[in-house]
Amino acid sequence: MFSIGEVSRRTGIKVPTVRYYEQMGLIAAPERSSGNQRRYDRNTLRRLEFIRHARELGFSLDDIRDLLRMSEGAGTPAHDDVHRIAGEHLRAVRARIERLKRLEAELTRISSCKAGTLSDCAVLETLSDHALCIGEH
Amino acid sequence: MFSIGEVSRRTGIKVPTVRYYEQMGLIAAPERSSGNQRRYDRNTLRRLEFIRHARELGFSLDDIRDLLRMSEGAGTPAHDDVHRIAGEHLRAVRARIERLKRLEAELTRISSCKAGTLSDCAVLETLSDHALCIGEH
DNA sequence: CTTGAAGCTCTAGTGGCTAGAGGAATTACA
DNA sequence: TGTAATTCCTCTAGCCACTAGAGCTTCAAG
Ligand SMILES: [Zn+2]
Ligand SMILES: [Zn+2]
Ligand SMILES: [Zn+2]
Ligand SMILES: [Zn+2]
Repeated sequence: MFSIGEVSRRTGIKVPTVRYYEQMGLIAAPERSSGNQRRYDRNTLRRLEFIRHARELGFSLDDIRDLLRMSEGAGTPAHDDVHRIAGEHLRAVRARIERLKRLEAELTRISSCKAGTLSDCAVLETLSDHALCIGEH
Repeated sequence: MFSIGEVSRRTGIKVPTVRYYEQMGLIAAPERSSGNQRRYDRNTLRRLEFIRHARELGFSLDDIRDLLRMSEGAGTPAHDDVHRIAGEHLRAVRARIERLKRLEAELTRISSCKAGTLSDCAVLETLSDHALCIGEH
């Protein structure tokens, strides 16, 4: 059995975040010591590692809750659902990349301003007027 | 003089957001009608257009506050400061793109799972174990 | 047995809004 | 001028995924 600090060290998830995940229903309320401190088993440790990795890959806590439920083999059409969640997330990630690339192009362009004074600065001029932009965002 | 709804229509910023910007000190508290309703002048309209465009380009409200102060020609070394803010933001955008690209590579890889069952699903296996990943994130 | 680290609960703050309640003002039209 | 529809007001609370801090209790090492 592991204390919450031990769990935190092993998973890399901060102590308050572990408690937050419990509150959010991602992990069950663990057993307690005689003095009311949380004591975790190895299963919960694995579950938290899953959560951490899924978070690193950008999944929302809602998605992770669903993925965990499926990985426990709850429903029958679960494999499709897993891929639906992953696919939607991938599409969202790609959309964010596209948006950020447009921002990057615009910011790169305006940052190349060679003016010495504020009144001719391309940054401020462009911020004042989207018509000076090369594309949408 | 424009009502807050008129301002909202002209700038594309929602009414509660305009009030929020006032609360956050991005625009001054405007004049009021005899019945206590906000009445805006053209300067504020331009200011809000600046804010909107800067938000679309991903600047934080804190950055925008600084940029607005500089565009009014407050301090002397302002042009450098403008470029420092824009440059830092550009670097942050690039870092986010890099991170998202790594996520995308990983998500693309795991989504190509051809298994028919949950127990062999590459999505769940990879989420359980970062060692199955091709890179960092 | 003492001490310091680690744990507990609870509240509040982060950013950038958005939604809703409950009421007052304005505007359009008959 | 009456009235109904629309817009406006303030205030509070919610979103996501944490994070920080106060004030207290328990645990582990020496
Ligand atoms: Zn410049
Ligand atoms: Zn633009
Ligand atoms: Zn699969
Ligand atoms: Zn990984």
